[in-house]
Amino acid sequence: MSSAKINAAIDNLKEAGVRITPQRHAILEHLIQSMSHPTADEIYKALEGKFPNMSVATVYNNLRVFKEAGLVKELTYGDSSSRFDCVTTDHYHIICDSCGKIVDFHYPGLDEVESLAESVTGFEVGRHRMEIYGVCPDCKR
Amino acid sequence: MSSAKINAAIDNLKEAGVRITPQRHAILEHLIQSMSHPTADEIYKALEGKFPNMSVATVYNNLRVFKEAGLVKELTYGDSSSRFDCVTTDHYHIICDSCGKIVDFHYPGLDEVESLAESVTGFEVGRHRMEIYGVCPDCKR
DNA sequence: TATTACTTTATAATCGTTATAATTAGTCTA
DNA sequence: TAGACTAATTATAACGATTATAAAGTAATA
Repeated sequence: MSSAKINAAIDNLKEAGVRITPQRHAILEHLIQSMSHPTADEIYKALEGKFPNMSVATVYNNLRVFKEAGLVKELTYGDSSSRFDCVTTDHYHIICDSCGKIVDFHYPGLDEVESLAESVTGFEVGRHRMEIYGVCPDCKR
Repeated sequence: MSSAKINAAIDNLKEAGVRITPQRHAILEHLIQSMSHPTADEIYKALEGKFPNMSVATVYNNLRVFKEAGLVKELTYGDSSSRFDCVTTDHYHIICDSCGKIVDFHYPGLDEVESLAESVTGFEVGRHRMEIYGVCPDCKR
């Protein structure tokens, strides 16, 4: 059940001293339950029914709050707007070039690449990102 | 000499039926010679002296032309504006969290990851991107 | 030379995101 | 519980990157 995830996320926020407002609850719930990776605007539109007066700024503000709490990751791909993804376990994404669908893809972290990069460039490496692109089964028809 | 690279790029464009205007030459030259990965605005500003009347639109238009010709790649990271990178050989990037510097980093392609992704997700995989983040030697002080 | 297609320019429009100020709601303490 | 303080939300405006449009210029072709 995803309600367990939601509760866990909320406890997480409470411990970080973040107030749980109805809007925050709804945004978080939407992020966890929609298995997609919505844009801020998509979240805004999805919650229009429940919160007719909610401002876009609220969505952005709270996505930032969640990001700072480590609950949400912002995905910046080529298209115009960022997408937001609930952090559960570490995973990568595979993205359909045709319809834009984003699917999670689990793979052991590329630690080896990180350590090589560190030694070659002299950087102190913190993290990496990787995405794979292709055509999804639906679009292949 | 990077002039050889420039000539090769120009031949490439000519073959594709793209006219070489002074502006296009300058933009290409700047992209090849500056070892950085400039934004459209940085290119625009860098060429202000030589082309006082050039429009930002020209920069964007031609970056798109170069992209379509396969000469240039657009890099979309978290920050507000895209960066553009001359395609030479395949390489990855390592990015400084502190100053934003982007350094090339060569590593054999992650073919294994691609093929695993393909079998797990059913996608037909075309390509992938990866970036590494950390703190560069200068910023470590 | 006349015609045509392509480029550049200047400018305005668009769109995602952020900043601001006012209002509202929540929390805390006396 | 009242009053004071803090944080969150709202509405709106501002911003900045990018794109669209229309006019003018430039090169290519017949």
